[in-house]
Amino acid sequence: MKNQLRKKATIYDLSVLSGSSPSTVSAVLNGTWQKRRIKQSTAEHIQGLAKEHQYTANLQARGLRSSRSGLVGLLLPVHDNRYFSSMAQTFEAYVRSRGQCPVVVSARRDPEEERQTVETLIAYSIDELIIAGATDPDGIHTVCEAAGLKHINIDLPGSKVPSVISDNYEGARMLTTAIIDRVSPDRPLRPDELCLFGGRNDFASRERIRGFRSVKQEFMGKDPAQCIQPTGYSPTMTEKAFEAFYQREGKLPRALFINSSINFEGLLRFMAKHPDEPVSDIVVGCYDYDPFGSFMSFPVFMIRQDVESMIAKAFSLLDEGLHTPQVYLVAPKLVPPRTALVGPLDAIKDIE
Amino acid sequence: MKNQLRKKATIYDLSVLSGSSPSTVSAVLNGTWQKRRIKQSTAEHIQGLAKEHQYTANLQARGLRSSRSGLVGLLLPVHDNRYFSSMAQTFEAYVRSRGQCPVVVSARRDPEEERQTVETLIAYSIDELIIAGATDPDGIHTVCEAAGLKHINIDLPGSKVPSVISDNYEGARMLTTAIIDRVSPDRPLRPDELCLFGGRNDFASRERIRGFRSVKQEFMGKDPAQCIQPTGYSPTMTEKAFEAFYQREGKLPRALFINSSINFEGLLRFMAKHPDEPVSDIVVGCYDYDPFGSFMSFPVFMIRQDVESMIAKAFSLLDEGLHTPQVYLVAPKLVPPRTALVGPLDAIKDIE
DNA sequence: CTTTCTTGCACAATCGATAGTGCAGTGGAT
DNA sequence: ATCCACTGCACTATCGATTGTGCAAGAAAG
Repeated sequence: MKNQLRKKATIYDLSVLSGSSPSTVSAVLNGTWQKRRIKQSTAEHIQGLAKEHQYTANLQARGLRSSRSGLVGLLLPVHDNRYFSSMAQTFEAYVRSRGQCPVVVSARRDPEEERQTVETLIAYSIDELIIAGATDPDGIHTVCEAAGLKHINIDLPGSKVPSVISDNYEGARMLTTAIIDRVSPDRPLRPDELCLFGGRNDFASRERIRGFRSVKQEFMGKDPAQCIQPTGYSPTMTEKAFEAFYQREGKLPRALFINSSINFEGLLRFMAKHPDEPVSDIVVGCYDYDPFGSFMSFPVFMIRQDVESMIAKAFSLLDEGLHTPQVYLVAPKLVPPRTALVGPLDAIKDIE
Repeated sequence: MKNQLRKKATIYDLSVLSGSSPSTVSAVLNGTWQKRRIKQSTAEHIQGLAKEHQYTANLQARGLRSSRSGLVGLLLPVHDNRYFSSMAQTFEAYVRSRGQCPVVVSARRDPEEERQTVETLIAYSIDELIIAGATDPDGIHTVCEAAGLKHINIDLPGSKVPSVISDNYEGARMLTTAIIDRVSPDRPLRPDELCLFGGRNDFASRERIRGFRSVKQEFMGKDPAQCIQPTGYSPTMTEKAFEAFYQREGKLPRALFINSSINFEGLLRFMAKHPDEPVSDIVVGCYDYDPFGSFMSFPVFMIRQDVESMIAKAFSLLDEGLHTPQVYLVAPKLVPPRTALVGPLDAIKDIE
């Protein structure tokens, strides 16, 4: 219990205490001592002192010298959504298991904010970056490349580096099929009674819309364009779209394909504003899985994207150092109504 | 378009280009140039060069020298939960607005992981730390204090530094009252029909249980101890508790106080395993708000903790530099069933 | 025409690590 | 006895910033 308070011990402190040079102390404490032919007894002595004085390396100094920080970044659109928060959770576990430090930040789908955020991360010399659901992946790429930062896209593809995304087309087909299957028994669904809400002009939305339309075409032979209502990824915009539809048609569509759980919140807002409007007979399919969303009073099919596989694939591509802008598809899973999946949340320690 | 690729420009590069010394360049670019009496024209010249060469400071170097990093940490139990993810979102916005960089990490309620995580953050010289929902706030305090790191507790109090928490007692009273009010109209609720599930022996749980019991006592005159089922914060444990209750009693309680939305997921799992078990007549109150959780097929009252105020208060306490371990209560709000609140999610940019 | 400020900047030390290089000492081979 | 290889470590430059201090030139004061 010497200098317990205030200042942290440095290799120079330990150098004085041990009678060795700072470089020896450094080598011992960062594991390169065998390569530097330090005697084992010297190493053990220094390690003992380090423990005693609670030495921990100053990672900024190390990072400055080695121009690597041990930080790995994940850029998200938002935290506050189960899809992205489960991604953060999975990412974090993965990065920690590699002995690095995860940094998760959100940039709210604003291209300028995305770029600035990445510049900040670069200024901290992060080692790698996973770019999830970015509005402008290629703009970010430019910034990363200028700094020599390894990066990869996930969720939404870019055209400059590899991208790992879920198979939105097939996912949308599964989801649309499930919706139709669920509805038909009683009175058959008319094409105009199955509508898609949400999404915008990004790759994922386009693919989902394509899958949706292809299934509609196959099953119903018709696929009216006005059944597609892009609203962006905003609950408010989505609510407005539902409201507009409702004002126009006097009711909601019997069957809904909702482009993401964020858009689903728009439906919630609509329902809150129209508490007397019966919704028990509608069928919803929502891209993205949310455990509570799965237990609405009406049937909700959801698509659970395989976040674990996507993260794992992303890291393996980063490790391989591939630069060809290929797109890797990961199959998502259809989740039937009233399903509570286990997730990263279960990693929580709770013995009790 | 000179050295656009690879190496980033440093103050030394700009020093050569501008003909000024590195220290002058540094002063100009970090804003202290007026204090150092640099001529405005010199400053402008250097700023121009900086822009032209896309200079951004190496924040590790700055941090090393000034032993401050510009990083502010938030330690969470988990990301994948709307309460904590909304906290992350709010925190992030707050930190960014102060020109610092947010670092959000989770430690899964494991005291050892909490401590190690904080040590890592300290090794990066983070400037401040907000400790949310930690299992061992005082253990973390020890680590922080030894490093001279400013920190504060949120959500769960510690005994060494100030804590900002929601008023769990009053929140639980509101919630319990709302549950009872909602049920009574038809056939009155018996004391053993209102049970509390979830939580463990932490401050928040104890306060919530205290509030729950006090209202039960007031309204019903009785408050059997077996109506309290602590399960920890784990969906699986909570599911097991519901299962056990169900096996014992043949049904779920008519009215449920659920200690957190994480525990609520345990109820979902129970329901998924018992799809034929009618749940339409139960009434649930859940501490924590989740928009989808609010729209179940049965009425769900929720408590929305005022994350914005808590974060704001936490930062103001950090800024004041208070060290007295006082506890500050923030009033939460009761959210009636089928309510879709706007939240940090709405900060998302989406003009469309 | 000195002395004294003030202006405007340069110098150099420093933060805490990493890594290339060099050098003394030991032991074996010739 | 000489040469050489090998062991074990110390020296030193370096990463890119910040900051206390010093100093020359010009302005103002005497």
